[in-house]
Amino acid sequence: MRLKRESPDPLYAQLKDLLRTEIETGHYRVNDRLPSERELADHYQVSRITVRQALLDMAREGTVYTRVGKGTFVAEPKIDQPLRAVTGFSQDVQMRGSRPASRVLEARVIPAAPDVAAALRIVPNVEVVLLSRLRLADDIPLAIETAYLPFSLCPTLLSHNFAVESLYNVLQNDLGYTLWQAEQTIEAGLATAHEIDLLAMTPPAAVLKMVRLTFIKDSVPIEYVFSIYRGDRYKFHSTLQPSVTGQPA
Amino acid sequence: MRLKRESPDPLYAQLKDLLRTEIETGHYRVNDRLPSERELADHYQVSRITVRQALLDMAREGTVYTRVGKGTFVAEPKIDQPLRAVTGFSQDVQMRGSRPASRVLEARVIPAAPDVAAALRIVPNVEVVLLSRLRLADDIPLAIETAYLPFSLCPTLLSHNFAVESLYNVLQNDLGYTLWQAEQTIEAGLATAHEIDLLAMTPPAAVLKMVRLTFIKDSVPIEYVFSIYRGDRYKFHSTLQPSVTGQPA
DNA sequence: GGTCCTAAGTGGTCTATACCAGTTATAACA
DNA sequence: TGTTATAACTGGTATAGACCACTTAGGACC
Repeated sequence: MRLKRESPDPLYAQLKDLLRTEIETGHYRVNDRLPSERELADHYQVSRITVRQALLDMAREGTVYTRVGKGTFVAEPKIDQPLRAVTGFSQDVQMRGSRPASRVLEARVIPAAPDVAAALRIVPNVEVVLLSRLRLADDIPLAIETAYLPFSLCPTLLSHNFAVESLYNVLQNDLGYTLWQAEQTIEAGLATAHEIDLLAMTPPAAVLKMVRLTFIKDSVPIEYVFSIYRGDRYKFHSTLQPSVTGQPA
Repeated sequence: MRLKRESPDPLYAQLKDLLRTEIETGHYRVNDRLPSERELADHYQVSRITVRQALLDMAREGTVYTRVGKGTFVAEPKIDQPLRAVTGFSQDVQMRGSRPASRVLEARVIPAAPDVAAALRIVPNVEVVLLSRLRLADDIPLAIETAYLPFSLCPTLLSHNFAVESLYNVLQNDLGYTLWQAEQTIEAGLATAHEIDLLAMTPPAAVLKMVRLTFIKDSVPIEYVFSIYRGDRYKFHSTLQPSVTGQPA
């Protein structure tokens, strides 16, 4: 297995993919020690800095952990993507071993309300795409998601069937956008009667309310989404790092 | 202003502190462009890699953002520490511009229940320190925090007054522990009658429930804490990165 | 067999340098 | 004056090498 020097992907990224695949396919198991940086550099004919960059990224992602004088080890798998990476609902649910499904509640072009316009940095009443879905895991309602996207950035969006397609996939693969970053808040609240009905809950019921603003390159907002998750069936996981990166808190 | 070569702190960490201070004291404002990497390397008499490491860390922390061909810019301040860094309650509240306070509900040594023992990786019924506090912001109850810590790791802990002292400060500064990492889950739930009473809420009421396991070096768990936050007064903020670090998602 | 010391190995930090793709300013030309 | 090409600048990637502190294995000595 070699790294492709002519590939547009940086060598360190290729090495990450390689090592990640080896871990995922069971060649290394949790707490197994990986070859040393110098061994990997030798084996893949790259410099040690290139190996370090790959391993540092993987350590930051939680895939491996490093110990001075001992080596680099495979970390326990962690399911914390909802709080660290721009991922969609389907990916989250699959990662938890469930089968995702969706039902479109509403999909149309509307004039942007002032709060939506402000978030998306457009003029009020400019057209936005409204996409509202009920999200299910193993056929059980889990979340309601209401997304607003600037019509000018994705005029063909509603030609897709979002009962079966992933919004993020379409934005990235069909429309060629690169999702760059997102801002997100999470809070708790009581479910409205409408939400209780849709999510098949018993009142009174608590829900996690999430608001996310997703950006493409150059900090252009492309999606403003409100999500309501059942409090009894959904929780967020995260790994916290030291307060000062590179040094323990 | 120079970097101290004899300091035990790495040069890149010192440079981060320096630049962060300059940003915080208003020398640079949001969206101001920082000097180029080559200029900073010249000015501080370090190699460019050292500058890059400082800036990369700061970009990852959200303090700055970089644009190929244009430079490095000061980012909008973000309050997302609760989800990315091991920080305590007081720090969070202060960061939001409020005055934190605490009231100790319970502080004693007890035998560890099985779930607590399992989390802290100790034998059931071994002694743990129980520290339960009502947390307030601007004199308004905001959260209930119940922490369990292995007695063997901090036998003198309860000699401190946690109505005024920060647990994390004591662990780090008095007992010399380095908080390394934490695992955390967040979910929504309905408040119990006891919680409603303590937090002065009106039933029915939704709360954010957080469970955190904090580690010191070598993945040794030192704190297992259950927190209940008022849903109407507390929300978590986070910045999400691309799914694949170093490349947009 | 136990203890201590040294050498070899580990990750972490740093210098010096080079090349690439993207951006911007400047110079040349119509 | 407007357009185009080029040079200088930007961050991103990579090589080669060196030194540091920590860890571990092996050898010498008791």
